[in-house]
Amino acid sequence: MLLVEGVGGPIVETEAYHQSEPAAHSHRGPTPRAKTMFLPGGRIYVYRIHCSICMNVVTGPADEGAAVLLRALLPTDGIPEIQARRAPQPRRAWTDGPGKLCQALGVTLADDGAPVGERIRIVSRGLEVPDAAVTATPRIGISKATELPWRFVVGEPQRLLAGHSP
DNA sequence: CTTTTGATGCCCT
DNA sequence: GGGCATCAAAAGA
Repeated sequence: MLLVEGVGGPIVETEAYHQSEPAAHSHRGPTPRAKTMFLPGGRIYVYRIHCSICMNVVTGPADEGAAVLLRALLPTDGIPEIQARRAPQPRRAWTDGPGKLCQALGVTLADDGAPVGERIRIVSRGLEVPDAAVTATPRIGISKATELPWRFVVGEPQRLLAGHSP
């Protein structure tokens, strides 16, 4: 699960990006915007798109230009903070998109390049997601390399939480 | 419920 | 000046 100052929950939707394919910001090399993607894995890459913010986790060795976009999670921790930041949207729309997720967790451009493990943490709380529960589909919102099935969605995530206590 | 459309900030050409 | 790894409100079914 993803936690920012204790606010967040289990990640249920991601997309992978890599320098070798044209949909990635790193495809054109370490530009000012995408330079964070070329750091060693374990850093956060944050960028602005339209009027929103999106966050990635950089993966692989330095200069690989690979990252995983965090698109959605289940809001389980820090509900009051999330509600305050996402009001007046309905609960199901609090963290079901990459921009919404960042707003709900209080992620800003100041977090670009930050290491995972400090303000932003990714931890296991004993909830294992079986491979069979994850579906791979084409990525959405892009116009290039749409044939790659690099979007990963946890199906029926509420079922996975049943019987699991925080 | 689904589809459409306008707002919006900034990197990149 | 174009083009988005988007969002939310409005309109249609």
